[in-house]
Amino acid sequence: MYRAPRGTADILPEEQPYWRYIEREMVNVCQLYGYERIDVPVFEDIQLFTRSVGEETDIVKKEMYTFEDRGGNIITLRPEGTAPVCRAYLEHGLHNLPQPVKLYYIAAIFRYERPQAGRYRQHYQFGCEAIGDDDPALDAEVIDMAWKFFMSFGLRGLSLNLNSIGCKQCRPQYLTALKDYYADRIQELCSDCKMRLKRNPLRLLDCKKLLCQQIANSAPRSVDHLCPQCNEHFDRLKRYLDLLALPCVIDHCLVRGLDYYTRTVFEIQPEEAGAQSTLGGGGRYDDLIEELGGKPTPAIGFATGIERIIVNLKKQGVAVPALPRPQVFIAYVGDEAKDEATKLSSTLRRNGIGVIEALGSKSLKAQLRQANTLSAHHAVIIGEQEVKTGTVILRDMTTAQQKTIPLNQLPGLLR
RNA sequence: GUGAGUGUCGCCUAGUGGUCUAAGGCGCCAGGUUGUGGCCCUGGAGAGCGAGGGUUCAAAUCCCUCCACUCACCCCA
Repeated sequence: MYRAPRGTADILPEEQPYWRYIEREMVNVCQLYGYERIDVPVFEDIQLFTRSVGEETDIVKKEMYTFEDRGGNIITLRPEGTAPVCRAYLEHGLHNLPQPVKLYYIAAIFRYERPQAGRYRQHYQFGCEAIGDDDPALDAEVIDMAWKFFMSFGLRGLSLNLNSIGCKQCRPQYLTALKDYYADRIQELCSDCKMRLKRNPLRLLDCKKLLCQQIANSAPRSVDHLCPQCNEHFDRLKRYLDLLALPCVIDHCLVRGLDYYTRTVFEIQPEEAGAQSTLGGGGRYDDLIEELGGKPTPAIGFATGIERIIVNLKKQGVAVPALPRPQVFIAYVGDEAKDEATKLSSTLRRNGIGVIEALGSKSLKAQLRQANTLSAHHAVIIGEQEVKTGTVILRDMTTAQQKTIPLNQLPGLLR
């Protein structure tokens, strides 16, 4: 028997209300902030990701689904959404539009990892990107919008963490300070952190091991090493966030896993931080567009994992609205009645009334049982009597009241 | 990639070497008289116990290998 590939999942009808609810809230919020939808391909040239995400990141080193197609092109299933959107921005000359260009997407993301709670090989992310402006008010707006999402879903008890990791001017000095600090403590570090010190020193700061965390807490802070421009940017951002009264907490150990981030980084986490706790995160990537071959273009974005939102909605017991279904069930007795039922179903649907017609030649009892299971509001029953008289029995399934009515009155009564 | 746990009908679960050619609940299907649901009653379909190999007179029950799932690490949404 075939099974869905490891780390993938079927989203069955009973799960769909969560997905449609989240999608709807997202679209609403995006419209409030002036974001427009973009859909980008599921796969891209591998280099788009190796260039942008960073050769040393786990995503590029071990998590990409990459293959050679029949034309000899090296293709990668997108492991994140920002780079493809930036590619589209450049490819279609969107810099000719009023800046910033605000785009959002809801897209499947692919990462070859060992699955666990809240982590899949194919998962779905909502993401938004505001490309073409470096005003810290835009940072504040993106963070505000991210926060609004989770509030609109009805999630509570979330924390909003913020940091600034500087730009390519001031980051090198900071990294030097960081490495100097850690060099003295190298023997106290876990084996992973020893590697990080060489490969990706920023990541030293968010090691989960208790001892490493203690060391990280007293490490030099990126915000103390910002250049004047970055410092002013961060100060102004904090002021805007105050104005918006967002419950923001500065986390000096917050860094993000992708290389392209500059200046502002932020994350949103649920109260009870489980293992895969991050609900969403984002930040500025002021160098990325240039890195991909465009003119220097500042930008900021945010992404969130839809599966993780659903996990939290369930954990918090948030009720989501049911999806609409046909409320009318049509039952029949006899072949002539079945002909009538078939015609009637079509007529009702043409009038915008959702209908489920019985099939086969089941007993009326069985048909009504099905109507009940489907929780139809009304059953329409057609038998030999009704065919002869051009009528129909309309039965209210909640009150069990029923009456015979002329066929042509039915659409009006059901509407 | 590493570590731990789990694996019996669609779902949940009983069964820990021999009346297990596997039991129950939910769900599903059908009946309970003649054209009518939900409650109740009755019956039915549905697994050979993740897969393969061993041990044994005998295995769902013990051992081995593999696979899958779950959780955790790495990392991230």
